[in-house]
Amino acid sequence: MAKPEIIKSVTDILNKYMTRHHMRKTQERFKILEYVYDFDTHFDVEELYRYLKEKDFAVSKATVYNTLELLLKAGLVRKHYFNDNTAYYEKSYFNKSHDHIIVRDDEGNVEKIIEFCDPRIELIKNDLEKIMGVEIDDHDLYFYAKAKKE
Amino acid sequence: MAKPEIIKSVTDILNKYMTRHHMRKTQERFKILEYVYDFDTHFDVEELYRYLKEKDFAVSKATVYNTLELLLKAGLVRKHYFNDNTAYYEKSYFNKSHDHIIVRDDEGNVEKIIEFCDPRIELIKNDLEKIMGVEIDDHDLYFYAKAKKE
DNA sequence: ATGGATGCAAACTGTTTGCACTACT
DNA sequence: AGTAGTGCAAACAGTTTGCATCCAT
Repeated sequence: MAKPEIIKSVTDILNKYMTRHHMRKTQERFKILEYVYDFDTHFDVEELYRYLKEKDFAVSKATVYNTLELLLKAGLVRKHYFNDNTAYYEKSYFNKSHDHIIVRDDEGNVEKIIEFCDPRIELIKNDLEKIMGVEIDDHDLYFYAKAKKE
Repeated sequence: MAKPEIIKSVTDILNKYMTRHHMRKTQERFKILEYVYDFDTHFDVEELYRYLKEKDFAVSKATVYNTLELLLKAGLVRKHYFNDNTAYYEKSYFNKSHDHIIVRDDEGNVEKIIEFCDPRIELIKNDLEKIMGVEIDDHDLYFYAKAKKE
C-alpha cells in the first residue's frame, strides 16, 4: 500500500486534471490510480487487471486501458515498450525520470531490469533541440545487457 | 536497388552465419535479405511482405517473420519498437548505429523520425558496465519531440 | 532420404471498438 | 435529465503455431 500522503497528492493531481478537461470523476479512476501506486515496478495491463480483481475492485479491461491512458496524459504513469509487443506502465510521480538496463539471459528472456539515471542524457537532449530545431519533451533509453560472467 | 557490392557483402555474412549454425540456405532467405536492403528507412513486417509480393517474390508471412528473426540474429537488421505495438526493422550493416528522435504532431501521430548519433552514449554505456557489473551489447535511445513552432 | 524450411490457415495475445447500461454532473 | 464513462463481447492487428508439403543437404 502506497503512503497516504502520496495517494492524496496524486489524487489531487488527477482531480485537477479532470476538472481542467471537464471529465467525470468516477470511482474507477480514483481507485485504479491508488492501486497503480501499489506497484513498485513495471506492470502490464493484464497484471493490473488481475490485481484489481484480487483487491475486490474488478473493472473491465476497457476501463483499465482507458484509465491508464488518462493517467498517462495526466503525467501520473509512464509507458514503456520493452522487447515484446506489450505495453508496460509504471507510476511516475515522486519517482524521478530514469532509464533502463534490460538484462537478458542466454535464451533472451528478461532476467531483470535495472534503473539508472544519468545527467548526460539531458545534455544530449539540449544539444539536439538546438541542432535539430525540435522541442523534446521526453525520452527513453534502454541498454540491453547480459549479466557479467564471473 | 541496393548496390551490388553491398548485397554481395551482406549475403556473404548471412551465408557464413547459416553455415556456422548448420542452417539451410534457401532462396527465400537470400532474396528477402536483398529486398530488405532496398529499404532506406524503417519498415514493418506488413510493408516488407507487400513489397516482396510486388517484386513477384511472394512468400508467406511466417517466412517473413522467420527470416527477419534470422537476419536480426545475424546482425543484419535492427529491430525497434516505436510508440505502437508494432515491430519496425531497418538494415544495420554499413549503416552505423544511431538513435532516433520521434517527432509527433499535436494528435500524437508520428510526423517524422530523425536519426542522430552521439558519442556520449558510449561513455554512459562504459560507466554503467563498470558500476552495474553487466555486459552491454546494444542500446536504444528515443527522444520524443514536437516540431518547433516558428 | 531426411528433416529443416516454407505455405497456409488457424490460434493467440494485446488492444480497440460498438452498444446497452450506469452513474457523475 | 443528459451524457460521459463503464462493462461486456466481439472485432482487430500483429505475431505465433501446427501440420502438410517441399527442397537443401
